[in-house]
Amino acid sequence: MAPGTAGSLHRTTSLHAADQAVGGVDCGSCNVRHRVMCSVLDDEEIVRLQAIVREIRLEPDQTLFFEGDRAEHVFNVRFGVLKVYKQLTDGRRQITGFFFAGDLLGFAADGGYSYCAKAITPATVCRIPRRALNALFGEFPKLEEHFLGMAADELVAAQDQMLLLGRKSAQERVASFLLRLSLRATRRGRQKCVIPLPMSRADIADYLGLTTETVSRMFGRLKRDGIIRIPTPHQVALLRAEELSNLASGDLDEGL
Amino acid sequence: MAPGTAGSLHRTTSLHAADQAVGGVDCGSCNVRHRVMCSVLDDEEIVRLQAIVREIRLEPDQTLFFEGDRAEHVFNVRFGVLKVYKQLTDGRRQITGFFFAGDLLGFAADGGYSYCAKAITPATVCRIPRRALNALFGEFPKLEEHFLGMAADELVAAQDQMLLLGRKSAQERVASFLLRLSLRATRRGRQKCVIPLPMSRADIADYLGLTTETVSRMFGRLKRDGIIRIPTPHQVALLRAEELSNLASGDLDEGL
DNA sequence: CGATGCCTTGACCAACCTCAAGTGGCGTGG
DNA sequence: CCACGCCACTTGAGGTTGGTCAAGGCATCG
Repeated sequence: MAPGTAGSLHRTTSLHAADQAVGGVDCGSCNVRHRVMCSVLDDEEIVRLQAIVREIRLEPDQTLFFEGDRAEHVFNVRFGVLKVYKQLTDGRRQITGFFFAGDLLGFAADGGYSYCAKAITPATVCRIPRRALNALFGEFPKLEEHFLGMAADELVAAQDQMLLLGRKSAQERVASFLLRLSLRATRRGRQKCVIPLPMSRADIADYLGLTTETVSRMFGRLKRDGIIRIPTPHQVALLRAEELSNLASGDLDEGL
Repeated sequence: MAPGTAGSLHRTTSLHAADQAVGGVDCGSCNVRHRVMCSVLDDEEIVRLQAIVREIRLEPDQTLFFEGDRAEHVFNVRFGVLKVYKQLTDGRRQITGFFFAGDLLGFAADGGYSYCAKAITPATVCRIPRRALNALFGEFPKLEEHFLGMAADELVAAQDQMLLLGRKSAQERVASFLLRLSLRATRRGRQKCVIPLPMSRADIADYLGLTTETVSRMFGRLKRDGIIRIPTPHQVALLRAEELSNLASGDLDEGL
């Protein structure tokens, strides 16, 4: 039996950040203004969006919403990192994604959120009511189109992750993980090959379907072989990305 | 290292069913008319859809499209069963989904299909050009809304599968698989508890991240314990669904 | 009637998990 | 300033699940 990191199963707290809007926002000056769904709207249109958006601040480990909550909002990450996970009744946990600044979060079928979302670092997110958003879809079709595209992207990522979880070895999983993170970091403007690892080893393990010990061992092996450097537990430098790419066993088309 | 069933890596044939339209269709009399996206359109509207749709027939093992193909169409399954999979360069394979009558197939980001789709049984699918479909979205907003909903549903399913692949034991995977199939079968009108297994053991293994031997052993164990009956290798009767549900370790909310 | 392909079963093995101990950074308090 | 505790991470020893390899049943097909 593959175990997840045990944890509290149900809501351990009534902290329910999704209901604690701090206040309105100024979308025009938003730091992720041009990297998110808002990018398809011009300055006049965005004030319409701004009217329905509220800002939420999260402390590390604070929950944004729980599995099963009525899905009344979607969220756009402005600062910080969140994790999204599902768990089994005995506490085994699977993180299905990490969400960084600019990412959209909270897509759900009508049955409510099918997963739990929690902050890893201090974070700020925009809260957008689904009802109001649906109304905006009618006015700005390109907004809905963009949503569809983002859903498709998430599906592609999910399929990659299924391949990783179903068929890759521990070393391949860790290598793939580091490469993906690096890719995201560079896409987001970072040129250096030192990539931040805001999440804990336990989170990485729960994302890769491994244990913290195995993750740590694989990191150790990569370090020993001179492929990465680990200045601090939350930073990794890719010394030989090519080598890492070989270890990752990329899938057929994308030359990860 | 977790192995996939080895297979031909790249296109072994130029058979490219997506380009071989058989002919037009009569959406009004379609067998899945009221179970698919078309269900949101009335009789007048559906002729607009009908105009852009072509029908494609597939033999077992025939490929509908390959990983990396330009994603110019989406497909609606009318008859039969398809599988969708990704693979690694060394042939390890992960099936990310089985598609039955009424299912929509071929959602993709703009970069082309991220997976390969192949028929398991003789199958018939509707081929819908994305460009023309996008144009229809403008006319029938509810159509696009429906698409968004289906994408969300697929995302939920993908997350369930990640939990299964990352954290469930072999027995739990097989039990969950049988329960899911049973759920789908009953949803689709079948009342009997004998569910058809159109796919091979190798396909099941590649879907569950296991080997054919392990799948076979788990089936054997469930049979030995009187939980299922296996009249033929491609049929399973759930004798004690309650018991099976216990073995499956459902996730927190959905009482699978 | 043999060949082929799929499924099943068994014996063995290794990758990864489990359990346990040890290290190091950081905050607190004396 | 140092002692202490805490927590995350690392490292090691040993066990279990599920993979590997191999053989055997059983149906279909020529």
